[in-house]
Amino acid sequence: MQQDYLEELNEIQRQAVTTTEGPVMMIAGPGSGKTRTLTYRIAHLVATGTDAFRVLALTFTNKAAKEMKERIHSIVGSESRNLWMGTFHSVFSRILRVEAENIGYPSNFVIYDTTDSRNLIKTIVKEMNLPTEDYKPNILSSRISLAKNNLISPAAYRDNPNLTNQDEAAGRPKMADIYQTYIVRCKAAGAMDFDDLLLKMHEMLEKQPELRKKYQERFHYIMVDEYQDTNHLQYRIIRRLAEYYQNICVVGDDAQSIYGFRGANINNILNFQKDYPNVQTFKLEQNYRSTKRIVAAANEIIRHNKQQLDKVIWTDNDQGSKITLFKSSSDNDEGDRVADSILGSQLRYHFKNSDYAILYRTNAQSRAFEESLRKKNLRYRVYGGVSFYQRKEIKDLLAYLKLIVNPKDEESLRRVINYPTRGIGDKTVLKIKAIAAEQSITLWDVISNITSYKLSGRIINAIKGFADLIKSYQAMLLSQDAYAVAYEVAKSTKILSNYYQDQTVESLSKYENLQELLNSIKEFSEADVIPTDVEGMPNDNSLGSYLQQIQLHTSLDDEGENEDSIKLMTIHAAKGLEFQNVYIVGLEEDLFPSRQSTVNRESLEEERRLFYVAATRAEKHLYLSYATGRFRHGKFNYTEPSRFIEEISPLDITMIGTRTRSNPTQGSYGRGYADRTSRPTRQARYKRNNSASVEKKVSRPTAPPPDPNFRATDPGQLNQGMKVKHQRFGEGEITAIEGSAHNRIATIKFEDYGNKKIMMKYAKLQLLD
DNA sequence: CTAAATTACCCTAAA
DNA sequence: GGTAATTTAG
Repeated sequence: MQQDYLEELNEIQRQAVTTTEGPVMMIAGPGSGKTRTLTYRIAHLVATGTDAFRVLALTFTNKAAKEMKERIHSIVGSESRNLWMGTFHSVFSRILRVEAENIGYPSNFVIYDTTDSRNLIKTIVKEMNLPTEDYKPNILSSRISLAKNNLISPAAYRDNPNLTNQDEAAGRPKMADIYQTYIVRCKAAGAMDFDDLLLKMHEMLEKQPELRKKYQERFHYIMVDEYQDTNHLQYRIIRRLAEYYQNICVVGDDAQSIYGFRGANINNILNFQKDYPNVQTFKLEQNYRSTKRIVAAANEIIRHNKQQLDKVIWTDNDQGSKITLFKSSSDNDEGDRVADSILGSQLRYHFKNSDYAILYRTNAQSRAFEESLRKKNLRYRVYGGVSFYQRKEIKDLLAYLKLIVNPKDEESLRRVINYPTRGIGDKTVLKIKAIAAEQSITLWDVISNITSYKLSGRIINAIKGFADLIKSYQAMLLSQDAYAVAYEVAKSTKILSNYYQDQTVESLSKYENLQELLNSIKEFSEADVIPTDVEGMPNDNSLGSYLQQIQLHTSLDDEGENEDSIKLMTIHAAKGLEFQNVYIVGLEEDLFPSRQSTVNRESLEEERRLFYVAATRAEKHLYLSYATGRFRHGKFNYTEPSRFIEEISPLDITMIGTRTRSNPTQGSYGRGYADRTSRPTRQARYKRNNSASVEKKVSRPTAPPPDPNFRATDPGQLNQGMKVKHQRFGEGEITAIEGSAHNRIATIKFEDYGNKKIMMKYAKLQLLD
C-alpha cells in the first residue's frame, strides 16, 4: 500500500482528507485538486480500516467515478472494487434492481431514456384525443420531470395553483391527468425513466423503514461530488442516507453550478451549513492548473455575478501568455481559423493533438470544426452529440433485446412489432390495444395468447408469428449468453443483412454501428465476472444487466481516452476536465449566452458560470473566438459578439481580426454550403473514429454481395445529362437540377412517364454508365 | 398494408 | 439541417 499519499497534499487538502467524521463541506475552486483530495479521502478511509462497501461516493459522470476508482485501486489495492461508487443514477439503479420486488417492480425493469418517455407521452396525448399543438411531448416531459424532481405527485400537482395556472394559460389543462397516466403506464411496462431511478429510491427510503435502516446502516461514509449540481430529490435522498451516521462529505463550487436547467438547486450547497450546523468547511482556493492570466480572467468573469459565495481563486503558477481572441466572418471561417491556430501552436510549442480542446455551447457547432480539422489532417474526436445509443438502428435492436428481457415494455414492443414489416399495421395494433385496455392487461398478454381472441385469421397468424419469435429468443436466453441471443436477433430479423445489402453510405454506417453494438455486447457477456464481497451488489453479465448499464451510459464514457486526438465537446461535457490549450468558440449573443438565458438574471448568471467553467479548463493557453455571422437552421445570420468578451480586461487579450484573403462569407454561402450537405457528416465522423476497431474485432456475417452497379444517391455526384434508373419509374435522363443544397430536386425524363421532379436527397437512384 | 416521397416541425445543455 | 409525421402510389 502506498503510504505517502498524505505528503502529496497541501495543508487544507490534508485536513479535508483526515477529517472523516461528521459533516464536511469542501468548497473547491477549479483546478484546486478537488478530485485528488476526494480520491485520497476515500483511499484514506479504506487504508485506515473502513470496509470499502461502507463507502458510498456519488459523482455526475461514470468517467469521474472510474478515474477515481482506478486511483484508489493504486493506493489500497483490490479492496477498492467493493466501493459503492458511480453516478446517482447508476448506483441507485443497482440498488433498485436488488430491491425491485420490494417496491413492486420486476428486477429486470427497463430504463426509459428521454426518447422512450417522450414517445410514451405522445401516445398518451393521442389516446386522450388532445390537440398536439398545445400538448407538446418535450414540454410535457420537462414538466413531469420538474414535478418528479420536486417530489410533487400528480395529486399534489393538481392542487398546486402555481403549476395548474401555468398549464391553463398555456392551453393544457389536462397536464395533471397526463402526468398520472404516464406514471401508471411506466409502472405497467415495468419501466423507470431517469427521474424514477431517483424517485423510487427516495420512496423506498421514506416508505419502508426496514429498507431505510438497511441502507442508512450500510453507508458509514457518504461523499457527493459536484454537490452544486444536485437537485431537490437528490438532496433529500442524500440527507436520508446520511441521517444515521452523519458522515457526509460534499464537494462543490457554487461558481460552477451549470445544471439549473435540469433542476439543480444551487441552494443545496449554499444551505449546507444550515442543514448541518456542526459542519466543518474547507475552502480550496489555490489553483494548480492554470496560468495567472487565466485565473485572473476567470475571477473577472465571475465577479459579474451577484449571487455567489465569497471566494477568489489564486495561483502560484507562471504569468502565462495573453488570451487570444479570434474574430471570424462565418462559422466555416471560424473553423479554419481555429484549425490554423492549432497547427501553428503545435509547430511552436510541440503540443500533442490531445492537448487541445474546442469547447462550444451547442453540439451543432461541431461541424465546422470537424471539416476544417479534417482538411488539415488533424485527428479529432467529437464527444457527446447524438449518442450512439440514440441512433435508430441501435434503438431498434435494443428494443428487441429489451422486449425479450421484459415483454411488458410497451415502448419497445411498439417499436419492433412491425419492424421489419410483418403485416402488423397501425390498425392491427389499435385492435390489440383495445383488447388490452378492455381487460386491463398488457399488450404482451394479448399478443402472447392471440389465438384465444376472435380476430381474423390473417391477423392471428401475423401476431402469432411475432409472439413465437420473441418467445423463441426468450427460450434461447435461458441457455445461451447475451451475445448469442443478440446476434441471433440481428441475424434472423434480417436487420443486419438489410443494411449490408443496401449499399448507401447511411446504411453502411448503420451496419457498422450495429456491429459495434454487437461487439460491445460480446465484450460484456464474455467478461469475467468479478465477484464482490457485498450482498446486493449485482455484478453479472446477463442481458438485463447489460441493458440497464448502457441506458446510464454518459457521453464521456466513449472510448478513445488514450488516443492522440483533438477533443471537441460542449462546455457541459468538459466540466471536471482540463487541457493545455482551450478554444472557447461561438462567443456570440444569442448563442453564448443563449437567447433564452438572457430573459432573467438567474439564467444569465448560470450562463456566465458556464463561461467560467470553460475558461478554467485551460492550463496554458486560452483562446476565445466569435464570428460575425453563421449558419443556423439552414440560414445565414449576422451576429454580435458575446457580452462575456467585454467582461475580461482588454489588457489580457490579443485580438486577431478577420482575414482579408478569399471572401469568406460568400464562400461559405455558396460553395461551402453545398459542400457540407453533400458530405455524410455524422456517419462519416463515427465511421472515421470507429471503423478500424469494428473491422478488427468482429468478422462479418455472410451477406449477399452488393450490386456492383448500385451507387449511393449522393446529390453531389449527380449531374445534368446523366442516365439514372429509378426504383419505380425506370430509366431516365437528368435534364435539370434545381433547388438549394438542402432540397435538391432533379428533373428526370423517364421513358414511360415523361418528366418527373425527384427530390434527390431521398430518392433511390441507380447510376447507369 | 408497404414503401417512397413530401411536408412539418424542431432548435441549449444531459443521466 | 435533421428527423418525424403524413401523404401518395402501387
